Amino acid sequence: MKTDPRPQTLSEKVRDGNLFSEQCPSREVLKHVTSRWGVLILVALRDGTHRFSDLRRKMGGVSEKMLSQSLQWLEQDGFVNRVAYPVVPPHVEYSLTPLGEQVSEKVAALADWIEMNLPQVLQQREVA
Amino acid sequence: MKTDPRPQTLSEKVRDGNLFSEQCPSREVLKHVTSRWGVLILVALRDGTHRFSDLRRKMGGVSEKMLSQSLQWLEQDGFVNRVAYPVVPPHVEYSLTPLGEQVSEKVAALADWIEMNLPQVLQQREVA
DNA sequence: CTGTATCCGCCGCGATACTG
DNA sequence: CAGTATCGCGGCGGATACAG
Repeated sequence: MKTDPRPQTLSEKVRDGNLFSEQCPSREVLKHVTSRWGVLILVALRDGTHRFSDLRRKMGGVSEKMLSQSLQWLEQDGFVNRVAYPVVPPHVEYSLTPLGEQVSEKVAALADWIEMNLPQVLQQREVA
Repeated sequence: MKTDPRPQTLSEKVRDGNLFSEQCPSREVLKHVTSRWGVLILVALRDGTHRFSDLRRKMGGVSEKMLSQSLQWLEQDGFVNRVAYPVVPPHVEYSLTPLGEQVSEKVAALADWIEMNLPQVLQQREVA
């Protein structure tokens, strides 16, 4: 008989997230990453550092408030790096962290697929 | 000199979507696919056909209304197949279409990444 | 069992004004 | 330029009731 069935510590049990569990914090991360503007931010930052107003101009229809809030979410999750230069007028640069580059890769793959396959989807809608 | 520079028809220009364009319909598709329950539906259906109540039980915290609505969005976009058997009690089965399997692959890749890397993210939050 | 219909509270989000 | 603070509305989404 086996003696050490590896009691599986608590830290091992909760090591990974489970999106199907209602209280799992991974739900919140998903929310930030897949949020309306979060997706576009992560994709936009893939080709390098951007300033606040650059992002705002690039992304159609985002308000200052929501852009700021979305950036803060992604920053707190460790996906986005914020660097403020203490000059006048203010100058702030946003970029992807190593962790952020990983998620953005997945997000961009999804975004690209949608852009590429939009015709098929629109065609499906007409049929339906 | 070349004679036929391929005038590039309108249909070619707008063939693909552009998520950074405010009015582009790809925004709506993205919204459906990355919606709170849309993500979980697409991931859940990857391991085969599910009934309505199966999905509801599997996904923590979704109301009937929102599950039904999310399924209809994905159905109209051609990602999900709905088959109703005219029996009592009613029996309805949901599954992925070929198109749906493609998006779900991208979505699942993102979802998996988040679940796998949740510890790093939570650690980043503490530092911040 | 698998939905639809209706009501309604809450807050996400935009608009505006103001600050460093 | 890069935000924060505040207000107010619309609509998302939950709860409930009801239908096939």
